[in-house]
Amino acid sequence: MAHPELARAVNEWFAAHARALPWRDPEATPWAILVSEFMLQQTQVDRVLPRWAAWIERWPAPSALAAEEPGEAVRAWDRLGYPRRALWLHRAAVEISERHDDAVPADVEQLLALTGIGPYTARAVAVFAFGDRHPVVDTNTRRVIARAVHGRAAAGMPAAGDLVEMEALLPEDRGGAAVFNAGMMELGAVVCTARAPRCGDCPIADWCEWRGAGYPDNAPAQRPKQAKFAGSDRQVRGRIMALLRRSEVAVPVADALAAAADGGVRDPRQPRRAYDSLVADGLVVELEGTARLP
DNA sequence: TAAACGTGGTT
DNA sequence: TAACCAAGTTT
Repeated sequence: MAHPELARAVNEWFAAHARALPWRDPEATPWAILVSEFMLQQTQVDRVLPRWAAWIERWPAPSALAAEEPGEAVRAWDRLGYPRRALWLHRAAVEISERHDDAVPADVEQLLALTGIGPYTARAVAVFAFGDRHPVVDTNTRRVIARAVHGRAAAGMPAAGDLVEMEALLPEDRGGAAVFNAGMMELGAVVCTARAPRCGDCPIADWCEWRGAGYPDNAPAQRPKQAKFAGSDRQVRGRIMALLRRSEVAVPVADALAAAADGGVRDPRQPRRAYDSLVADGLVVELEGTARLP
């Protein structure tokens, strides 16, 4: 391990300062942890908390969710965004109940085989739900490593090497490794933030290369800028989904297209394009001139 | 491999 | 206020 002092400092800080998030409760089941990881993909903790609690209350096991229509998952997803995740989580629940006897698998390869689970989520579940020793790398971890280890203001594009780097920093023991994974994420989320890092509260400030170098403005070539949301197909899709979530019955397709245009569009073909893409994604089902959740 | 994918909080 | 950013995955 490259920096034993660094790992010890992160773990001590985490033990003292970690937020008491419900999915970190020792009583949290692997399924509850898996659900939290799905919801937290690209979505902030504060917005997830109430949806997660309601979800676990209603569907305490994968089989409970699998027994419902996928549309119920989309409805319960509410406005968390990226509603395909709700569909994928439902599909994963079906797969777990059918292939794994309703028990979330602990093996990374088996987790990766589930719908909607990629390199981050598979390892997060294996580590946080089962205590196994793997590197867990998310956007927070990548930023902390970029700054503290490489002296860069920001992380570059995600790369396979990120896992190797984190592995090299991981404590040998499973427990210490799990805490370190969580601690690095927490550090990036609440202290080593993207915009205004709170270095005065940072447990590894003394080892931070970026701080040591005087905070150079040396961020690597950045990811392409996020497209403007206003006027986007994403926004138009969102309008259709909002209508269908609140409708207990199927709505005329014409109404869905009208809702898509409500508020203005940049391109007159947008409502149709957005609607068709939702059907293609399986988020909308059309039957006899009406549209509804799947 | 790059583009597509929601929604809301923060600066 | 507009731009940035967020516990990523899929095709």
